[in-house]
Amino acid sequence: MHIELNTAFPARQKLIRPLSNQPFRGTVPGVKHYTHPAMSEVTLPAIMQALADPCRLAIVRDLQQAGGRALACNEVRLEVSKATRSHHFEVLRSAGIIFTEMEGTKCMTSLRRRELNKRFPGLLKLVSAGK
Amino acid sequence: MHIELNTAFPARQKLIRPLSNQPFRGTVPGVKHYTHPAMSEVTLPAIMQALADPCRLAIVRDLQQAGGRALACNEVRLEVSKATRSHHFEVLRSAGIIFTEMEGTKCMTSLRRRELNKRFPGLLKLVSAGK
DNA sequence: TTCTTTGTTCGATGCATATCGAACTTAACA
DNA sequence: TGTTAAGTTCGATATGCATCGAACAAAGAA
Repeated sequence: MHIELNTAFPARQKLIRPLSNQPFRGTVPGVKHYTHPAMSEVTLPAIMQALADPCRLAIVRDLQQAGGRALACNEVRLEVSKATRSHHFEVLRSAGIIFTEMEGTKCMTSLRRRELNKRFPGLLKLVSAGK
Repeated sequence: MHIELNTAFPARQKLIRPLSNQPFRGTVPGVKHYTHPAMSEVTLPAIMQALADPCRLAIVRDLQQAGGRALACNEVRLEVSKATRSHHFEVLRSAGIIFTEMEGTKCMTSLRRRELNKRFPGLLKLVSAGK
């Protein structure tokens, strides 16, 4: 018996796709404006994958507890290095879960709560309730 | 400045942990009884990770559409090899999402719907609705 | 102006995991 | 008694990704 392989089936997508090819080094706060996907482009598998990590789940929960107030990356209690922390925020951002904006040297991030509730009703509730 | 590294923080867990060390080769249908985690041990990150794959999401959706009826692995429309298919079912099983039982040479699987709805309310709805 | 704070990016490392073909086993069927 | 159907396991391969230290950049404070 012969099995036809994956053609029509949706392929796994890379979690983080580079948004620009500019050979940047270091931050450009105040200059760099973060890129956020349109919520219509956000897929459930990408959301799931972004939330499959305990660190990132913790970030989202902290943001939920902040109740709409934007937090600096720093304010989130996370016991990993700066680089790793930055990575996790980037993942959440490119998955469409958080919104980030520079303010001075800080980057303030908040949940895209309203949009998420519209596109994936029950998702945020699941996150906050899930033990 | 010095950063304290990950001690108290919940570590990433391996997705599939071997359930036995027996050097088996091949299936033992009718003899092998699949091992399923207690729902109380199931964690949200593990669930999320299991559902982060398009194949597995498709499996869960097919099971949802079957409306409680158990399906043979074969009956799920999946364009991957037997081995890969088996792998994905194992991931879903060890994540606590599906229940599998041998019947002759077939393994019949169903969603652990009631338990899931109790422990993670809204999860299955999210899966079926999410585009 | 110099130092500190904040966060990104790079390159490296090591582990996780998606995928396959092949070998295998049992149950059911011819 | 073969033969087929169904599904698992192994070993290999390639890729994904979490993690870190170091180098970097800009804004703000000293």
